[in-house]
Amino acid sequence: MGPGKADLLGAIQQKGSISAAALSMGMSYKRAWDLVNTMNKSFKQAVVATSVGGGKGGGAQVTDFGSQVLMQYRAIEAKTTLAVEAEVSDLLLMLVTSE
Amino acid sequence: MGPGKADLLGAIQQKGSISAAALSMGMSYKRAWDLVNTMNKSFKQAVVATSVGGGKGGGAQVTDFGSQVLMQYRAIEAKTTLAVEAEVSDLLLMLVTSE
DNA sequence: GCACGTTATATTTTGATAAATATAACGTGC
DNA sequence: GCACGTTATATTTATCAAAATATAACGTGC
Repeated sequence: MGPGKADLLGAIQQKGSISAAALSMGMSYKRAWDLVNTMNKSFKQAVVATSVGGGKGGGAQVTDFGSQVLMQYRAIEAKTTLAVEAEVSDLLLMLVTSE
Repeated sequence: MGPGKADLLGAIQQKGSISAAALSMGMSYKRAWDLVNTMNKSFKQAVVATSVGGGKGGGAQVTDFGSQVLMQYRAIEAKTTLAVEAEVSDLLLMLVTSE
């Protein structure tokens, strides 16, 4: 689980489909689907529920469990950023400025 | 900068040469040298100083600046681990147990 | 039953990264 | 001046990840 998968989950929440989420992120549908598939297999419960066919062709929703995963990830992200803000900026100052 | 480069810096501190450090980490000399080269170019000052030839054939030392970089990295690592210990373990519990 | 938009899957192509191999250059000690 | 162990660099090969392309399957609405 990294920023990419987390952002994808967020986009699926917004868009209601894997393909629309992928498009909005400039990512191929295949790649997005692979990431979703990996997550669904990696976690104990599915993080995204999909449906095929129907009036709108189908769609995808982030499950309640998936929302919990995403919130937990965001919480970790926020807490780490906050915890080492000063140290990271010190380290960045040691890098050449063009990066 | 990630765990790989940090560990390599530590190994160079211990061994006094890139080749010995690489060997001890099961890494090719070329790969280790490339990583060192990348770091030396990425940071404002060299993190590893090398010498060619001589009685022992040459060697490599982590500079004072490199030691500071490594310490800063380790400090960030330790602080983040500590800060989100509980949250991360909650997230890991959501993964399938085989991973 | 046909069209539509989506999920699902397979196959091929490309690109980037790592590994493997080879060789040059260096400087001290003998 | 030759041997040694190391740094430094180039070249080829292999491996893996990503992208691109194609196609099947699905279910509702018309």
